[in-house]
Amino acid sequence: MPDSHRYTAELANHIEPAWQSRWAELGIDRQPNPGEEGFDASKPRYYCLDMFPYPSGAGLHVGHPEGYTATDIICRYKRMKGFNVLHPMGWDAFGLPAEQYAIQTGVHPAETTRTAIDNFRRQLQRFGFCYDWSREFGTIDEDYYKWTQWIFLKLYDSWLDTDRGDHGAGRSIDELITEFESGDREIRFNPDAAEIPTHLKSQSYDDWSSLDAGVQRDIIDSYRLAYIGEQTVNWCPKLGTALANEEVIDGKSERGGFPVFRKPLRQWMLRITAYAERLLFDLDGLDWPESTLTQQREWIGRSEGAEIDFEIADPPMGVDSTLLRVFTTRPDTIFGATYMVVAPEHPLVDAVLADPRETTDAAALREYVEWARNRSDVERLEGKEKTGKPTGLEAINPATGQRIPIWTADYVLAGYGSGAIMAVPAHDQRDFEFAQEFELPIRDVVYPVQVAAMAHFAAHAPDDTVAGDWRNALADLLGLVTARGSTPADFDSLLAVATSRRRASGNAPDGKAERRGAISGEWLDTVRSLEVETFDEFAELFRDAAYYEAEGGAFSGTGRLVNSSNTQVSLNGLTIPEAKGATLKWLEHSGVGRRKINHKLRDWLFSRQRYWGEPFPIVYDDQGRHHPVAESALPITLPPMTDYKPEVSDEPKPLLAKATDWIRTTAADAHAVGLDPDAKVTRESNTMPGWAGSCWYHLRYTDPANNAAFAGPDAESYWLGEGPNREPGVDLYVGGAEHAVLHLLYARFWHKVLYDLGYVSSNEPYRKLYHQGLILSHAYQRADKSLVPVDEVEERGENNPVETATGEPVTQIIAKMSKSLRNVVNPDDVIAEYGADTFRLYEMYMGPLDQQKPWDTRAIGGMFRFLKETWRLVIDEDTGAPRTTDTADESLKKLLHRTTEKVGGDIERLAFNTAIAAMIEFKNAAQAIEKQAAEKQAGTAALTADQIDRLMRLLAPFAPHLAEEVWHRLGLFDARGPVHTQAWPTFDPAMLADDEIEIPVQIMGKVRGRITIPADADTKTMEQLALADDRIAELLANKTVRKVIAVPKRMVNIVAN
RNA sequence: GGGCCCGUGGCGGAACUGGCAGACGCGGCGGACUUAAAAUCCGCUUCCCGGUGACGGGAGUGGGGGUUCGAGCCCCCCCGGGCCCACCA
Repeated sequence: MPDSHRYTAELANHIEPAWQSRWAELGIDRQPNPGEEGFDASKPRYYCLDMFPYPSGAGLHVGHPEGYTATDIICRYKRMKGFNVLHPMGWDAFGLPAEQYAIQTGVHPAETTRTAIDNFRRQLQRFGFCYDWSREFGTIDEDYYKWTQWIFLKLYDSWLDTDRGDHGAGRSIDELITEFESGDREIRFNPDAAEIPTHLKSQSYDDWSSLDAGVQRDIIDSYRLAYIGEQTVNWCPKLGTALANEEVIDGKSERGGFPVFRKPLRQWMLRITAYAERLLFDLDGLDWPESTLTQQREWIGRSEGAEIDFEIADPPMGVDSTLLRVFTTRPDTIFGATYMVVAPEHPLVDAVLADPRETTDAAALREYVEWARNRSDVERLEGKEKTGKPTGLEAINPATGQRIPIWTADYVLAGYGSGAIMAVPAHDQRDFEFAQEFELPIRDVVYPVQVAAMAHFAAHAPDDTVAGDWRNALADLLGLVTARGSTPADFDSLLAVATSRRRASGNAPDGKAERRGAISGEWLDTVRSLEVETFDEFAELFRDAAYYEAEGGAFSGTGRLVNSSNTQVSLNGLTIPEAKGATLKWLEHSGVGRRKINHKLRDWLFSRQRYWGEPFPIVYDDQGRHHPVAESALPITLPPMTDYKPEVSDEPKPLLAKATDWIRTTAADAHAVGLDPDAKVTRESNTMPGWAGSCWYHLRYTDPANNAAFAGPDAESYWLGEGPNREPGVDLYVGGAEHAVLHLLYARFWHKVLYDLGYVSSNEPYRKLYHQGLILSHAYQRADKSLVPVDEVEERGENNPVETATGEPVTQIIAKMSKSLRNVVNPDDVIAEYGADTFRLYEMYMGPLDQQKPWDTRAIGGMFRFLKETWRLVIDEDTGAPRTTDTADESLKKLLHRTTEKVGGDIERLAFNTAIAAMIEFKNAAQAIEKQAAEKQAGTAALTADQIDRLMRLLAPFAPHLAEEVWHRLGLFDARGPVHTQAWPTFDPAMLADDEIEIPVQIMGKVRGRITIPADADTKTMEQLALADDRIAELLANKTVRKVIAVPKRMVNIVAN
């Protein structure tokens, strides 16, 4: 114990670890499960989850404790409010960085990861976070990844039955086979399987038992949620692995920023696209940040349209089909399709290269296709100029009957739709640019009617009025009407508004405005010729017209169809929505096309060619067919290896393939299902991606030691299910916004599959989500925008930072913390200097939790002072004894009730900064009272023992150690136990309001005086009091009071002139 | 190019539903203590004008307009910044 009883860093660093061990001894953070000793079923549940960290060798960053302190405060508060609180922590420990570190150092990643975990745990525990450490686990623990593998087997053994529920439901593969056998289900390949060629999907088979076993197997595999697909993936040679779409940012790997190339590969895929609609529509019920919901919606990228089959005029040999299938959201423009484009990866391109037409420049085509296929994504993103080559093939436009050329171009993506489009250059900007580049024909089929209307107006307008004036007038009008929030019922009233407005402002010397009003009859005729009925429609037309005039190019606005008729259908004169309907009807009737919903979301590439991940519970027989491993044989552990270096190569070589003894085994040894025990098998040598472990950790926390299941049903349903006083899903999930699509989408997918299969009791894993903002740092920038490390800058005078070496002035900016800028803050250093309580308080006080904010080393002192002064208020610094008074100050009494209400309310809405501000205000008020008292009698305390008791309970979630120490010194720890197990203080609503309040009196909206009124004064009383005020009466002396607005408890406003 | 979010003192921010703009903290200035500095304590601190002064007047939440008795908050246009997506037919 330090000699003095002052609150110093030394004292904080003494009491904090001491209380941490005491709490651990008492087990106050242990939350029992239902059925366990000490579980109280009468309490409501609160499951509060932090995104678990990836334990890097660098240790904790200041960003980690931000979210963790926030959840710690909420959990302590909820616990004091009488909840059963589940607040766990663990480690997301498989992944690339550990492996790359292993490559550099030669130390096994398990070893470095365990060291990093120990360091992370020590750092987190030093903050005093109230995690239930008895539930801790890492994704690398064998008894954890055993269940990750188990879930993979469930995905492997499941399919999505699209007939169940609104958007399908997962079921077991056995049930599918039963339905095929019994004839209850049409026997065919999965029509939604992206990896199955179109011609196979259109077939159907009569009798299951008579089918060849290989065909049966292929059909079944096409339904599995985990399947092997050969498709174009993101190949990163530097990392030696393929990556998921979500892991590629701007054409570079998310980890490391290395270039990524597209490459066809045979890999494990998860059929997340089957759940696209569920993942989209279920977002509606979630309490998530709007930006994250939007990102997920956009990533899923639903679009409604049609698929249309174009006949290939003279198909090359060896094509699967003589039809070229396209997806379009604009089937109404089919008469405008003047050419077609297929992706360079499209099978038709290979077919034509093998069997070129007379018109094909095969050499040029081959060269282009190879160039396009091997182009890295970065290169692709750089130049968006259109490139392409004709295939020499032609297709027949089913609407016009015309032969149109088929091109290949890389602006058409292989992975979306069918990798082929009908190009309508008149109404799609990309097609327009391509058509211009290669001089392809453009055929207008949608006529923008407003262009005609404007031309009409220009023709009929008075000589000195041009269409531009008309447009300006309308622009004003749009603003006016929209601002009013009302929409004129018809255009006569619209016009009336316009006319009166023009007249009212018609003081222009040349009388021009007057004339504008006078042409209103013309407007009306023009507007009527547009045949629109609502104001919104009108506004849209106007904006489209303005765009069309300004931009040129393809017209994608509102209009009516022209040039669109054949012997079977005529779209002429129809609006776009009408034309879409008519086209679809005709397409479906003639069998050339049908309605189709497409998603941007692709299936999830699940194989990584790396070492440090979960092995797949899969083996291959000598035919190369995959077989699952028995559940009883899990976990499949990683073989020991010493060399983790990937070969930098264009061909993927899984690292585990080097472990030949492990790879080559027998069915019996591997516990493969359904194979002869002596059969030679090869283990899957890929590993799962880092995301696998984080997809279900929220489930494992509910029952982490369970050996019989990933979680026991009672524990799982209590913590995640719906109940009398609980809603389904994790009650609060806090973590970084960088996971908006990746982890959060994957975890939702797994959770939904497990829900469908009856293993979990909530449809969604995380009901409420919150993102903490990034903690940034200050940095300096030279005039040329280059950055200067902070230690190479000095302040010369006020707000005048200069670069030490050159003396050149630099500007202070806000940037991410980085080693190169030498502005990284190490949490251990801050704790040594101020203690954990100050650190916690500072990070919570910086600003709103979800906002990014710069770290300001100087400002930490403010929070340290707050704690120090609070301490001094209640503890005698000479003796260390509590300082109390017997008589409570009236105003402080009230303020404490108000503070109690404010702090509780602010915690509920995660506004910790204002909660702390309220406590500082209370401290300031108490200090002022103490000073007053000291003038009469030295050494007088401000607070009663009861008030300190309450104050410490308020402070406990924020500064748990200081609160406990004061609590202890008051003798309350011995009498009632730790402050953290006490009830949250209550407040008396009667104490919140004053009897009398001071309110402002305004004249014409400006504050001119103040009056004191009874708090419950009605508007009449307030008005009388206001008018009776001397100063107000004086100011109103020569004025007539027109109106008085009095708002109870707020203000009085007098309208007078 | 598209979407989402945000612009408030020297700085971080507060103002929860349209009702006293700038709570609280940092920094700064002045003072006390000290040989001195640090630490600590006290006072002031949006800007401009007037007054020795308690005070009075004016402007003010990126800019312009609108709605309202009243706008940081609602509506329209513009400017600036951030994040995400990006040839998805």
